[in-house]
Amino acid sequence: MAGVAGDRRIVSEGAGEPGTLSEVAYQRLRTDIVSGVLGAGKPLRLEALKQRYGLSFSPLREALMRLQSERLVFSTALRGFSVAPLSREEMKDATETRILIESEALRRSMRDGDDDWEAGIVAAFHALSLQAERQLRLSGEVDAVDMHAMDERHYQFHRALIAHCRSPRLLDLADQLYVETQRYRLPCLVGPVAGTPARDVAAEHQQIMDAALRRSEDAVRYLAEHYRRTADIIEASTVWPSSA
Amino acid sequence: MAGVAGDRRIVSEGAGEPGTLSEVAYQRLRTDIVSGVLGAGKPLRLEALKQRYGLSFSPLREALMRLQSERLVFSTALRGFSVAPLSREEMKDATETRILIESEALRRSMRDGDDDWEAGIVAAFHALSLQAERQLRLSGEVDAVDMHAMDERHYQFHRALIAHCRSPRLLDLADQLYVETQRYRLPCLVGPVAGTPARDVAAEHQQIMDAALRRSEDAVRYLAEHYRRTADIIEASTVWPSSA
DNA sequence: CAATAGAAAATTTTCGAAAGAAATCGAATC
DNA sequence: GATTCGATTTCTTTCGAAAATTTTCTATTG
Repeated sequence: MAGVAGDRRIVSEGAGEPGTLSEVAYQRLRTDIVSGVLGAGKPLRLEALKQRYGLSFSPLREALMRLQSERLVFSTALRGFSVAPLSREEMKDATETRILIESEALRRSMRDGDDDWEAGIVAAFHALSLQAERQLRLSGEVDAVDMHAMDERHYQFHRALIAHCRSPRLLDLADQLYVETQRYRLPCLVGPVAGTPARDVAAEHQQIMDAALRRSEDAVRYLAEHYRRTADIIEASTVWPSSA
Repeated sequence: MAGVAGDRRIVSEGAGEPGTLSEVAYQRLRTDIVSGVLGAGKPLRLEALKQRYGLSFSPLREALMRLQSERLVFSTALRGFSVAPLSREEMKDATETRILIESEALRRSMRDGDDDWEAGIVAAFHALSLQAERQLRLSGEVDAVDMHAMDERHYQFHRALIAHCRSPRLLDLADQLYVETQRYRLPCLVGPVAGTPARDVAAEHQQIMDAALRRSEDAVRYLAEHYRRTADIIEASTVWPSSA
């Protein structure tokens, strides 16, 4: 019943979170940056954004400020904002930092994880498998919606692994690094890249899960390998700007 | 020559960085939160801040948004901002996360560090020692200026240790966690706390430095101990809100 | 022809007022 | 006496215009 035409509320009430236009701006900008709609390195002119999202300066600037803290947006003093550029170095740094954070979070989860933690992993793995299978059957015909669903399941699985680490900071950092690396991952999700060794991602996930459930340090190793493998494939199959 | 009366420029030009009022708001708010001038948990009323800093809503909100990403400020949708509360749990989480980040950064620095890296550490250690000695001579008479100088030297030393890690993310995170933990540290810097074992901080620093220079994994251990010891002292000597 | 200064345009940044939402208070009701 | 509803007040949030700054363009000079 919310969001009727002529609704002049700041945001629709039925929706889960938003609450403010600043939040809306943040969400939409982030989505558009991560998905590549707003190209890496491109300047973000306030007037253009105002047009594009139908918002005014204040909420946009607030959102950009936040995105700057999260390394998705770059800005210089009186020269405005731009989409943070992509580069090999940044991707490697993001990947290795993610491995550092998630390894620790996984270790702690394995140390203290209870039945609910285990159940969460199994459930997330199952949902991910179903989605992956569906995708495989429709191979070639993966639209943006499927891709997004897949990515969400993927996120949920990795999140479930570290969910019991009891550190709000590690979880936040993992989320942030997930988003950052997604920028590099998404362009590669369009399909298997020619010239790269066939990869059984499902098997990798299974391996990580099994090791995690038997509380084996192997889980940490497998997880790191999993992320590094992805990073290697991306590095090989991306056309990088200039020589960076 | 900059900053004459009647100057209507956004900021004085001679100064190093500021550039915008948003930046000024960020710096001043951060200082006042870390130093405790703005008490933990207290609501941050926009009107009051406007008064206090002589700025208007926009730059203040932008700064608050940024500080929120850095966990110094808390906010709920349409209910405004407040200073992030202090708690045992948060301090422990910040400390352990800092150890995780700086351990990795120190390892990498030790692996790849060159002559300049070593020289930087020695220089920072020396400057820190001089300041510490001076402080010791004036014992009892440490004013806010001295305390700030000491803290800056301390920061520089720990920064020098990890300076060569080659990861912008690790360095940023270390900086952020340094600021976060400073909130807990500063109230304790007023003087040695009664009932705690006498502590030779200078010796601890020396130990870390020596181990780092001979590229020994001991450095990582000593560093972690150094931080945990500080955290323990703070935990013991702080009056924590309610039971949290 | 390159280089430079100065004016015009484009853009970011800031402000103060207006709009919107939550908290407060008080009267009427059960 | 406690409670709910509604009006009032307080506060946050948003807007659009004004101020400040950078960038672009052009004419001028060496």
